[in-house]
Amino acid sequence: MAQTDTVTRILDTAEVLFAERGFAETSLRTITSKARVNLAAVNYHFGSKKALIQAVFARYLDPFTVRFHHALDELEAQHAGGVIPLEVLLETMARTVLDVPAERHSLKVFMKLLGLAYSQAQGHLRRYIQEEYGSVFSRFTELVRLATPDLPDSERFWRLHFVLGTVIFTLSGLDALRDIAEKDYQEHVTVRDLIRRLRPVVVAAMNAPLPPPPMPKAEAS
Amino acid sequence: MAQTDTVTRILDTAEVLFAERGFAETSLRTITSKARVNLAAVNYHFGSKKALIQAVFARYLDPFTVRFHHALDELEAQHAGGVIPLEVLLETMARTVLDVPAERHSLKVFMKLLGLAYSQAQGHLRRYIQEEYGSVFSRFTELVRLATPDLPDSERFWRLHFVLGTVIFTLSGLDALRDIAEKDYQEHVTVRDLIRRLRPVVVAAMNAPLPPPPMPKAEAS
DNA sequence: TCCCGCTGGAAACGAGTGTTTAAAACATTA
DNA sequence: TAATGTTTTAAACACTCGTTTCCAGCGGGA
Repeated sequence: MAQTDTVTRILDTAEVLFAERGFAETSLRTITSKARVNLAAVNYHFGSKKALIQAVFARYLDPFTVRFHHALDELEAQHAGGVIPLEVLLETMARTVLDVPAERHSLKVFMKLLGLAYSQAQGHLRRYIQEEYGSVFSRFTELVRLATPDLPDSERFWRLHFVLGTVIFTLSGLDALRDIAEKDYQEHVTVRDLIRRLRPVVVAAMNAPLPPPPMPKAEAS
Repeated sequence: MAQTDTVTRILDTAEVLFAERGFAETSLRTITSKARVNLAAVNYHFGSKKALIQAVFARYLDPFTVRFHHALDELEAQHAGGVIPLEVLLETMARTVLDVPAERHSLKVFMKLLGLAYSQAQGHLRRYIQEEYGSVFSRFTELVRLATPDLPDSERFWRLHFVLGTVIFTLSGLDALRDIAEKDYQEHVTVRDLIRRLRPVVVAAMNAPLPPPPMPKAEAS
């Protein structure tokens, strides 16, 4: 009990501080003092700051991957043999992303962390996520491939990252944007509200007409 | 000549290091040693590290804003009195963004910096950019408003940030994505190539059907 | 009772940070 | 040439950082 308490208190404190300020800008002393835990506890329980960062992600991504795999299992069973429509796939992913952090505090923290993982250099984090959780994403993209047979492979690859960028960028920068939106339009925006607005945009983006073929340079390449 | 040389050498070195590793992860000693300049030169010429970061941005954003204002002036003159089509507005913005860093090294650095500015906490940077360059963006959004009269104001606000997220996210993470894309699809992707793919997606996203009205909660709010 | 493997706590370590200082070198003008 | 203002230099300052060390307290097994 005592051990668990210290570990989770570190994780709880670290994840919100990381989300607010970034990894390099958050010192272990800030974390441990705000968590009312000894400074050495981080290195004792996690080994290093890098390992702590990865543990913070694992606490979100591990439940996410098992839930997402289960959800895809059900989907494949329902549409046995046939293709799963794109809207259903996107909807399932959105629901899973929403469900995981709902148990804990906030989706906001999770999204901000994802945004940081992509933008902060932090090479080790990117590698860790890629190696540890790349398989779920591969399974998902394969299902998307079946759902959009008319899209060239490379085009689908890029469009998936386009919409990934939209979602992560918007949801991770939500606080700042919400301030502007509330001031200008007097409406309070929730995360679920944003997802509602995101849905038709994402679908339209995936189904957009193909771009014109690249114009070859006049000179030699 | 000597002063200019030192200042620009610092800026040239700093911008690529910042883009590669982030702001907090790049020390002044790394910058000055790689630029073969004395450590104190940064504080002498710029005053502080924060000021250096802002100067790096100003060197891109200052030319961008004057070019963009000029481009919008021409557009308004051509469509005197009438509305400028959305595609033309987006096209003009894309062209301006492409033109500015073309003179120097790379659009890649500029995009990566923009991505960092949004994701890294670095509150001072966000404020600086907002206060210094917010007016061009306001002018642009007003023109977009005229071009999309059927879109509710708040919906247009969010969609603009959706596509902003797509562009910045994709172009700032280009290197990592390009590695995957080249391995999987054996095609080398240039920035101009990405913009070509981005165009129809962005247009489709802006023109997507409106989302269903928010479902009021069953219970009281 | 002694011993043992864990966990918590205070202090220190060494490295690295941004910034400042004061003197030297340079360039410019009188 | 001499004096002036500007730029460069090396050294130090005052921290903060992640990590390590060493010891006190705790539990249960022999």
